[in-house]
Amino acid sequence: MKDSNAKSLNTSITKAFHLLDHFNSIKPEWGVRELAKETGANKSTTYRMLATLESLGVLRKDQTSEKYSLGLKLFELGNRVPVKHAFINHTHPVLQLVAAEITETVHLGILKDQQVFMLDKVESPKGLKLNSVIGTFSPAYCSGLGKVLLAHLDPLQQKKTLHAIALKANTEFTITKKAKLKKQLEQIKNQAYAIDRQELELGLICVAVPVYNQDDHVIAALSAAGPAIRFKEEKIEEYVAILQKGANMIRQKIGSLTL
Amino acid sequence: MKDSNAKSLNTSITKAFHLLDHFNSIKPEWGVRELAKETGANKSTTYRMLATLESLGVLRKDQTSEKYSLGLKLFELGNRVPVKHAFINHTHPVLQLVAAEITETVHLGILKDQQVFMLDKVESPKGLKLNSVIGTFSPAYCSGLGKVLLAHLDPLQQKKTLHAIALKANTEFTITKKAKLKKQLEQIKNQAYAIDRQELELGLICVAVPVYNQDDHVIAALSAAGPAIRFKEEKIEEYVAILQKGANMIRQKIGSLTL
DNA sequence: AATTGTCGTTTCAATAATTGAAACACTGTT
DNA sequence: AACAGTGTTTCAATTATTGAAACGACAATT
Repeated sequence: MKDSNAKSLNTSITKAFHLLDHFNSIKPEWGVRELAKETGANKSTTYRMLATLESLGVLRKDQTSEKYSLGLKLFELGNRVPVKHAFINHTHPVLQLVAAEITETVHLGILKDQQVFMLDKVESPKGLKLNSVIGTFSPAYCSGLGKVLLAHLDPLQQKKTLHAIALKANTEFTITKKAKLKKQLEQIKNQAYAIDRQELELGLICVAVPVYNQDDHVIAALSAAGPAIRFKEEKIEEYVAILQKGANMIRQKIGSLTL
Repeated sequence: MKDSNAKSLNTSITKAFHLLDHFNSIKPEWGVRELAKETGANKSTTYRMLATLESLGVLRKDQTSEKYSLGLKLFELGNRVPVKHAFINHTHPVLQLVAAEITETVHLGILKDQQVFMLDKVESPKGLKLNSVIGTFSPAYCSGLGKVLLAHLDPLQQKKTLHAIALKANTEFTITKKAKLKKQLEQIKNQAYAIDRQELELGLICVAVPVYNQDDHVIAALSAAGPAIRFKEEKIEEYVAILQKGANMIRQKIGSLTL
């Protein structure tokens, strides 16, 4: 049973984090009036909340422009989140090894609210970079990471998830039929890896494998992604092997951790 | 009788972040009653705030233990803090190079509220690790990073800072006389590097250099730290050269950025 | 020089949310 | 069966939040 019966949540705290959500890479700086306009909140309220958050170091205010941006307190708290110490700090060296061996960008992600949450990334040593950002969400049905994670959900949750998501076509290659997706997820579970051939972005190919813990639960997924031009079909088998080696190293390091 | 000088700050938001501050590496998990007891707040209030923060993903609640810990929302927001994209993402590869060359643990820090704030760290490939944690504060007067940063403050701010801090002896080598510290800071500014010989922790030695931006302002400091046993006196000159090379690489990458 | 348009900030009475002691429900222990 | 420890909910008293409007400060325009 979900909390359909709304508990008595603190409105100020909810509003404050709603404000913080608007500070992103697209618009990292906000003034009082523009943020109030964007959120639909009253400008007095917005002003006082921003002032409060600034006094806590959660926001910082530029001296000259008088605009706010996210502050060091959030960096501090973000680094204290257990997943950082318990997981990412251990997996990052593995990602580096895999990235060095495949010479493509490597990602580590988990499934969260029916989307892929990007936990870590090591960029390709080569020129072409991807615009993925750690700590962001992306759709699950059209990425290698997402399809691997969906494929290894237990049947009930997978059914729920597939029912809940909408398959929007990002490119001409995106899977938009649920029957087709479900069939492919079965195949992915059997072959133990997923391929995304330009389903999310044209020209972007990605291979992903599941990451198991020592209780044999899939707790994350590991992928290598690169431009279609140099991501040759005949190399995929080799990439999968390297990724699986990496996933095994992670498994050894993390024990029976769950996320 | 509140702070008559202070602006009217939102109490709920302030309380919420005060709660979050108690989730640290020493005690990452809290139940309702114990946290209420620790903070002195009412347990009903604490319960409702924790429930609110959980609903936002700021906290997560363990299913079995019913205890709260910091959640993915903070990881997400922490990764959006501008210093991450504008600075750390560029400096991290440099830290890796320096760490590989010196084969000791490398730190990047800034001065914040008269303390050193740890922005990034790359661990030594060797066995002995340090217990420093990214996103935490440490005293400035007894570390290499701190002394370099203090040394390059403009005279007025340096005077203010020296006046404000208390020189507590962490070891027998800690500088506890302000006159002596001030004299050493002058020397550090002249020689362009600082050495911490077991001033913060017995057996720990560290060398630090300033990081300039292209406007020739010191915006951070870079250090290498390791156990006294292998941190030979005759190698320090070599370490300083490697660190300065790293600092210069950072300077080239970041332009006229200020923090 | 006056005007208009921004911006952040403050005021103050009306309103709505927070508060906390006590009671409740639940679990495991004595 | 009684106890001690959780988390959770209740409800009237209290307090903080709210937002339209006014304010002051600055910049560009008339």
